[in-house]
Amino acid sequence: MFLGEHEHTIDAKGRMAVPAKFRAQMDRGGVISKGMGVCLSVYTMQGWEEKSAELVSGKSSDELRDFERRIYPSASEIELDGQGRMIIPAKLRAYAELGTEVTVAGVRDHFEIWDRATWQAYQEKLEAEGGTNPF
Amino acid sequence: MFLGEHEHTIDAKGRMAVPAKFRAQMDRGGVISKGMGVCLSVYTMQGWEEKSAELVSGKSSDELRDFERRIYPSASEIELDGQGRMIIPAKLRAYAELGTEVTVAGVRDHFEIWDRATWQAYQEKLEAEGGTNPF
DNA sequence: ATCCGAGTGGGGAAAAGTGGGGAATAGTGG
DNA sequence: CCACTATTCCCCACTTTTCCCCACTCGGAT
Repeated sequence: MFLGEHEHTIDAKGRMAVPAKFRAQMDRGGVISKGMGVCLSVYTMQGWEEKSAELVSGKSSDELRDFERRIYPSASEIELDGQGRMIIPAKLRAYAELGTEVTVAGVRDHFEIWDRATWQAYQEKLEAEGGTNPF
Repeated sequence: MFLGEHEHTIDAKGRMAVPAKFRAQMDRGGVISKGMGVCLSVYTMQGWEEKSAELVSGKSSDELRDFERRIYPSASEIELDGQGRMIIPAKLRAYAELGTEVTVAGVRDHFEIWDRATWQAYQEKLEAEGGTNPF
C-alpha cells in the first residue's frame, strides 16, 4: 500500500528518485500515466493491469476504441535504475506541468506525482472545502 | 503490451523506425493494415492471427467472403531491417495520409501510426468529449 | 565521531533515430 | 533473350538521446 507525502526533485535528465518506502513494491517495474487532475499516476504492473481491465469492461466496441486510444498512449512502462530512480517521459512531465520540485503522494493502490506548488494549492483548497479529519 | 506515444519520421524511402520499446515484441515480424480511422494498425504476427480469427468468427459465408477480400489484400507482412525500421507500403501510407512526421501510439495489443497533425486533432477531440483521465 | 542508507548530480559508454550510397532484384520494352 | 529503368534491400555514417556507473551530500542511528 502506498502512503505518505514525499518531497523530491526531478533532475536535468528527467529522473526522479522513487521514495524508498515505495521501492519494494515497484521492483518489477510499473506503469506511469496521466492522472486525474494535473498530476501523474504510477501503478505497479499488477495494479495497472487490474485497473485497466476494470475500466475497459462493459464498454461497447465504439466506446472502447476511443477509450483505449486515450489511456494506453498516455501511459508508459517504467523501471527503476540502480539508484532507485525512474525516468518521467517528457510528454507526461509537460502534461502535469512538473518543474524540478515535486511532491510524491501515496494513494493506497498507486502513487501520484504533483508539481509542488500545484499540490500545495490543491491541499489548501481541500482543507478550505473539506471539513475535519475523520480519524 | 504496447504503451506510449512516440514521434517518429518517415524518410524518403518510406522507412520508419519502430520505437525501441516495441521492437522486442516485433522481432518475429508482424502485419500492418488499415486502421479504424485515418491511421494504420500494426500487430505482432500472433496478435494478428488472434484478432483476425476473432473478427471472422460468427459471420455468414457471404459476409465472410467480402470481409476477407477487404481485409487481407490491404494488409501487408512487415519485417524490421538491421536498424529496427519497417517499410510502410505506399498504398497504406496514402490511405492514412501520412506525411514525414508521424506519431506512433501503443494501444495495448497493437500500435497505430498516425500523421502527427491528424493524431493531435483526434486527441483534442477525445479530450473535449471525454472528460477526465480515469487514473 | 562514524556508519549507512537515501537523495542528488554528472561523465562516459551504449543504443536509438535518421539519412544516404551502392549493390542486388524485379519489372518493362526492344 | 538482352538491355534499361526503377525499386528494394543491405550496409555504413552521423547525431541525439538514453542508460549505466561512480561520486558527493545530508540526516539519522549506532
